[in-house]
Amino acid sequence: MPELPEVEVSRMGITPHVLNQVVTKVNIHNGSMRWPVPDDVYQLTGLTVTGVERRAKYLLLHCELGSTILHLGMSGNLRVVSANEPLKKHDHIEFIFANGKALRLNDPRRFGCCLWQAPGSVHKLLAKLGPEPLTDEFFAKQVYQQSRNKKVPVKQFIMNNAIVVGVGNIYANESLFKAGIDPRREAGKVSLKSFEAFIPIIKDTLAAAITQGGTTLKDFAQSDGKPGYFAQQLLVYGRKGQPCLVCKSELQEVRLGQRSTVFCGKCQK
DNA sequence: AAGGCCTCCTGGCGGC
DNA sequence: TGCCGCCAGGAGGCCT
Repeated sequence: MPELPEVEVSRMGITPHVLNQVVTKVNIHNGSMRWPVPDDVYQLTGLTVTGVERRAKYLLLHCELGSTILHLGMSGNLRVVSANEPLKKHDHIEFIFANGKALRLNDPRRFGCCLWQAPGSVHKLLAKLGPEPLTDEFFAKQVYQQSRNKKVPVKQFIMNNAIVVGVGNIYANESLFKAGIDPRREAGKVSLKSFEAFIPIIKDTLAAAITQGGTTLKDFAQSDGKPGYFAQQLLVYGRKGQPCLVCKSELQEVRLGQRSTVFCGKCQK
């Protein structure tokens, strides 16, 4: 799925269509998502969406009586279409608005979720998240301190949502390559100097991906259906066996935490 | 406590 | 064409 840039692109795409709009109907066509979709979500009916927020890879639709939390999982996608347009396969949840538009969550694998958060509370799943990567709350010195004595490979460390949110498999691979850090290296053995190079690279990589509308992989599309363009500039992800774009040596692949990890054994130490 | 592994689910692709 | 195994953007939860 969508990594953070794709979620942010989705947020920007849907906001003008749903912000300050009245929800006239909530349809749960298949509530069997990662967790059962709670009936609380029907409370949105008749209310106005007062804000559309992203926290990590979660999207929150705020209204007076609470917030609807959406997560796109691995294969989720949000589209805004005319409410009379026929449903597509895997359109599981939809919010119909007074302006005649429908916001539809399509998710073939159903690893995504739709949850409810009462006003003034923070949902359990959002309570223990680390800092947003594109803010000043995410900085090298703190990450360095948190990493001391950690034996976990640095790639898994940086993908841990308690350290920083929103760094998924693609951008972890890409950022480690650009920073010249071997993904297998123990997090506790990465120097402060390396983190001082690495963290800004993560920020730049995510920011660039947002600017370009996210990474198009398989079925990802922006909420208007147009593809993102970042995939055209992936340096290592999906390039196992191909030459490193810097030194020409063959890119290697290993599995870390069950996730495909591609890197250059020569450029990344 | 930290780290490793499994799980949810559908679909696309490569190999035979 | 068809069938089979493998792989996929996430991440909570359970086990050791």
